[in-house]
Amino acid sequence: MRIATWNVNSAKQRLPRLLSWLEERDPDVVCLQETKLADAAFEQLLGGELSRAGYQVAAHGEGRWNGVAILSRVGLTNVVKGLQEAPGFPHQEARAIACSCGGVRVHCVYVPNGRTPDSEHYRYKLNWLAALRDSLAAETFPAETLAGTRSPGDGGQLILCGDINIAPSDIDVFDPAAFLGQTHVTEPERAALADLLALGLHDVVREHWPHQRIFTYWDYRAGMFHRDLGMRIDLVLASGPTSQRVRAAWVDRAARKGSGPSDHAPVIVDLDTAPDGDIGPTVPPPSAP
DNA sequence: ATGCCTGAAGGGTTCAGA
Repeated sequence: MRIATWNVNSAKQRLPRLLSWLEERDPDVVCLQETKLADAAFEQLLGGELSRAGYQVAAHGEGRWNGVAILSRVGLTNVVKGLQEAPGFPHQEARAIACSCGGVRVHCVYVPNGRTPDSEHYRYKLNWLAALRDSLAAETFPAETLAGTRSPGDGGQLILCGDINIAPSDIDVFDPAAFLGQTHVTEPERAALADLLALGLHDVVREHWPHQRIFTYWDYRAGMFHRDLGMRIDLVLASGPTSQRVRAAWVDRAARKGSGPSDHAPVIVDLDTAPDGDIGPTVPPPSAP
């Protein structure tokens, strides 16, 4: 099963590139962020094309900013929009959606940016990350699971994808000195990410490429992509059982090239067949004649 | 320069992004 995450920076503007990319990379599940579309507009603008491409869609958006969605052609059930007890700025924003796809519980998130460390938005970011941790702990990582005595609904298969807006370590930014005192690299943000990982999640791209220079975002300005001056802030975090199935994990830099790209590149992860062989959607048994 | 591009809303400019 191939799962990908991509901050598209407007699904409307990116639609032609998204469709050709789906055809080229052939993912089974896609997590999208910054769709910038309300749900009705998402369905109207993308629904037909995505359906023709074989994807079911769950979208959680708003008109102007934010917005997340999950596309799947291996089943899409038990959709949950938003987070339990999520803080707002001041109102709750469309930054999280979850569903079950092909035997994996998939969480798609767009973490608040934080703007500057002394801002109210930064405190909002940290509070939102705490709510994400608590929501995951409550919904999919019950205590029995952490103790290893019981599996959650999807057999312990869980993946958290999205624009996390935190560079996990200094090797995830092009120049650590240039980021001193800025968001995305501060100790409290990295501690919040560590709290997420402490649930038992694995940063699968970094685990597969421990020392590589890997970025997922490059500013549009000043030729940053051309000079490969970026950051790795789009992550795929997998539970232990899911991380053991990872056979490939990479950033699709080609999707950042050419005309009219998003400023983020997709992250693509390939999962091998689950130990019990259950990799597809549940298919109802044939009805008796 | 200290927002250099890009997108959205809505109005001839502003805000947001990281």
